[in-house]
Amino acid sequence: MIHKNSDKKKLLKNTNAKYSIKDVARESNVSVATVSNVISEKKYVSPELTKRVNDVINKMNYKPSKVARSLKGRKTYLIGLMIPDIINPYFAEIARGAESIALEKGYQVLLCNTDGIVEREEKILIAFEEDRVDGIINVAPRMDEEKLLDYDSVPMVLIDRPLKINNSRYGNVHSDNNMGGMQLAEHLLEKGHKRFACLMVPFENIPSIENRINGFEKFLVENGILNENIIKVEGKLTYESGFELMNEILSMDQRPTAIFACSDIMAWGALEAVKKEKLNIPKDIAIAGFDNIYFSKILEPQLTTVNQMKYKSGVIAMKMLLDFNSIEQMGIPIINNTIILETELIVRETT
Amino acid sequence: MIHKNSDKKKLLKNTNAKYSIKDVARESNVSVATVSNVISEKKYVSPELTKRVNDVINKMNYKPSKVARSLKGRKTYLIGLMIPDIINPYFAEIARGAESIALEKGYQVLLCNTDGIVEREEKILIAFEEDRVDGIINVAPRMDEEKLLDYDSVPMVLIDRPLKINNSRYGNVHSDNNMGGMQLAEHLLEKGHKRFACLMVPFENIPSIENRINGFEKFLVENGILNENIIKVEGKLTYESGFELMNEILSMDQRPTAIFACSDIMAWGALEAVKKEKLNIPKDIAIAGFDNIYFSKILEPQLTTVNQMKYKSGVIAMKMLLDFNSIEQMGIPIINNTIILETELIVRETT
DNA sequence: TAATATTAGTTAATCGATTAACTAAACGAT
DNA sequence: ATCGTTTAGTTAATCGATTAACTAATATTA
Repeated sequence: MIHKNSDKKKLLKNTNAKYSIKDVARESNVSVATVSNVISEKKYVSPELTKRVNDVINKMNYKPSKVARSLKGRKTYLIGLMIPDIINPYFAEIARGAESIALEKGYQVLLCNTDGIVEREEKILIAFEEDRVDGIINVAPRMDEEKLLDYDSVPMVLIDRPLKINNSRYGNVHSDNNMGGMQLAEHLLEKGHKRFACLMVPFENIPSIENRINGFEKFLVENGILNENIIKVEGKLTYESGFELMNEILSMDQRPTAIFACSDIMAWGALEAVKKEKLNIPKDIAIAGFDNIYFSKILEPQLTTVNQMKYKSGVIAMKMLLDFNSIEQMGIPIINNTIILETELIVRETT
Repeated sequence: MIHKNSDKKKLLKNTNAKYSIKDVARESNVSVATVSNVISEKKYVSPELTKRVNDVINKMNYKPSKVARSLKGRKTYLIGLMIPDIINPYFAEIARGAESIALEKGYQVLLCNTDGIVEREEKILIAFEEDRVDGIINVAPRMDEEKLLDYDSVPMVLIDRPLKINNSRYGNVHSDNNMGGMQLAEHLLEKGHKRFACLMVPFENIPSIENRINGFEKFLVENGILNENIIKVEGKLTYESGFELMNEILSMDQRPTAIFACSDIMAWGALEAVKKEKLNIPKDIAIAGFDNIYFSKILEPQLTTVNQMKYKSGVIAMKMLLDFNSIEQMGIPIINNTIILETELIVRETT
């Protein structure tokens, strides 16, 4: 079982030499400029030379260095994608939407997970600057708005971070969270509920969640629900936290009958807590989530939730960076570099 | 709603000029070598000059170009990660495991999704060569083994792709799929089942799945189950396919009572099909999956499955590339650059 | 004091492409 | 035959770092 050192070297070292354009030029008896022209096809090179050069390229298995190209061309064809956690399917869908456009346009994606840790976000943004990425897609950053606005040396599009002070320096893509909250409130009112609870998180730099809660609450209040009948409990955006917060609520005297968990994953934790108590869903307690992640239609009972266009927001963000004009052709209203995507109420079994 | 052209320019252009080491040198009246030495701290520079240079760096917001560094240093600190689909939580966990080590060692990850399309895999590997990535982690590639072995100019670690012809040129990390299949077979036999079905996919270049099915089948046969009582149906590794294949099975005359779906996601589709028929799980039909992805403990009824160490396999693969020796310290047996991770049977409610 | 060693910085080559500027040959017009 | 164009290629500068080789000033030693 002992690892042999020779194996290590074999594994970690390139087995094939990497050739440069000079090697190809020498081997085919032309100048480097000619090799470059053969590859780029920007200038005419006679068929004989073209063939000779291409043969050498194939024989040597020469691959032009993107590093050198980037240096000379001052363009890396790299987009930095900063995201809280790719395991969360909500973010994963955004990432794939973004990547699909990158692929189409010949760009590659540098992926960094932040876990919502501000110090890591700062390091990543600096690293992206050093990488000379051509653009950054910054998903739900948690750093202060003021600090965020400092990193303006690279084109950046924010997803899920509506700014307090609208600033068109960055692109902005997010759902109409306020509307989503209202849609849910309306639905639960129609179902006859009178007492509500929000499973939420501290708003600290998460305006997307702040807005959905505000929309929810405002709609209820405007429709005659007293504030004392809208309980709010704070935890984290996790399954476990949803479970705990729900237990807290279940132990209350005047128990609410309708629960708005501000993410699907939290909602599942809440569902689990309710099931443990052998209560009926939705008769005893109705639960709704937010996001409509892929698994919310699989879970039993299927979760009522508010859909966010996840994949599409990734697509739009990447298009803002790489192909701004095509966004107009999608027929999406865009003001001040900001795009607000519609939410949709998805009524299923839990309400 | 009309997008103004000026906005576009503002969004897509860097607002700040990017400075080079020459600019810093000029501005602080020293040579570029001195600036480089101040930054790298490899050579002594007097405190006065150090301060002068650092002040200029901060004032200019100078960030050294990693592109230029990579060119000169012939090292990019980039690892290419090729993965079928990051939305699949199974792969997402692998990716995070890999990224955690990359972060620790000062590397970044280039993410590419293949959707299991061979042509895309080939393009990505070529792109990675041009990128001059320092290593590649290749998760469950679908290209032919022979072709795969051609891309040997960059250190590569395969995850979930046990090779037919063992080749220590690449690192190899995968679960003991055969054992996982056997564990599940043993469990289902103990539960008294006599007729079985496998929801699977064509084995074409997916040896990880081939092995788990083989282990499952072999154990059953060795314990007296006739081959005619092990039905196999083929589809895709999706929820929808699991649903359809299960419907097929439900309509059979001599219906099997125990189902092995070769991934958790397929198993959920199967569960849904069984629920639709108002059959009892696990009394009428038992279902088991494979992978133990995060959501399999959330789904109701909770899925019996075989755990794979997803995060850890990402960690190990990245360590093989960046810090081979540390793997020994983890106490993991490694033969021929191959690491086989143990599986674990997770018995829950569906069996 | 003269010879030598050390220190603290600079100069210039280099990594591997792209491309403007140049050259030599072939061609055409007068 | 002479001059101007066009064509097809080459030469050399450049991108922005790193670093070996060098230099000038200072310190050490005999």
